Amino acid sequence: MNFSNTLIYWYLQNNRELPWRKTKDPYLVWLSEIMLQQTRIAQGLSYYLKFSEAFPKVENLANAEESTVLKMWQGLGYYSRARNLHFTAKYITQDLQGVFPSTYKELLKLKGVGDYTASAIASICFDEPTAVVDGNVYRVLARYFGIHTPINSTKGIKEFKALAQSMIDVEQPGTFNQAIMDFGSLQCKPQNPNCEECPINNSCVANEKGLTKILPIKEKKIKIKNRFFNYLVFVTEDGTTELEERKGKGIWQGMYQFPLIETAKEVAESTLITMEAFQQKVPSKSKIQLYNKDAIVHKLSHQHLHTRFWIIKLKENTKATIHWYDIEKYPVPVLISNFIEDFNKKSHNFF
DNA sequence: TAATCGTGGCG
DNA sequence: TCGCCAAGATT
Repeated sequence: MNFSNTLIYWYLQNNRELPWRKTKDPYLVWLSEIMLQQTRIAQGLSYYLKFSEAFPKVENLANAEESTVLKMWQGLGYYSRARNLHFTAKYITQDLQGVFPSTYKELLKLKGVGDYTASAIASICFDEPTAVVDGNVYRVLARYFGIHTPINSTKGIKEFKALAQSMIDVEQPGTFNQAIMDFGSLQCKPQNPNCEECPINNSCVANEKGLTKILPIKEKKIKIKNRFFNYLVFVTEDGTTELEERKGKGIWQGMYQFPLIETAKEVAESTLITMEAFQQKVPSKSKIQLYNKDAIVHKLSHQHLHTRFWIIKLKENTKATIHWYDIEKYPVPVLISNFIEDFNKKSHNFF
């Protein structure tokens, strides 16, 4: 049996039962694919269930507020996915009369839909033989064929896409695509692949030559930037505080946070209070207290955020804009939501 | 084109 | 503890 048929046979016996596999509704398949970009199924599953229940049709999603969508997306990361998801839902509802594009070429035009996602939807929902190439596919193909081309190079991206396309089962492209991904995820895993019981181990180059540990090859290591965040957490006697929305480019667009002063390195209180940005944001005679002496290091894929929270007690009869009991309505990054949870337990120390 | 965009699990 | 990696896309 050849490569493709073997994978499909393996898949029929070993596939995972997942809610988005019970439908060919392109809206639900699209929703699942966007959520699972660079995201493990275990992490994305509960979000899919929540979204598909709240928004069973694309028009339901289109009619929601963007902040609502971001709030529901909170904790899943890569928040531009949520904004693009909402934008595209509105576009399909308003400009395409609610009819989902049905070809790879048309799907690719949607915001947030790239080569992988267009191929997945086209093959799964419309039986178009377009091969998906995700992290699993790179690994399976690199090992099976013994390919050393870096998977994140321009050459590698083209090479692996063409190879996957040449292997696809044109009669059941959706099944093939999901088969090779599940196979990569469960059998041909990054670490400790189960080569002993693999149905294609006798024709796998990496298995034959002992290359499973080095394939696939990925070049370039990312540089991590260190940043130093000082969040100003205002507290008042009437239980209000301040939040601001992150705008412009960079991390966490559209998410909310406490007023922020970023510094080049960790600063002492004496330095912080002399800064112009501080004096601009904080009324004079406010009491300031450092919440965490040791900076919380929040790690993103390209940045380490060394974060300290400063509790700013405003003087009597002053008011901030947001009540603490409303704060949970705002979409916030995990760093902020973790702080809020911790602060709620200890806040009595600061009043 | 290479850099950037989150969060969490694993060995 | 730390680097790797996960159903990638965008600019």
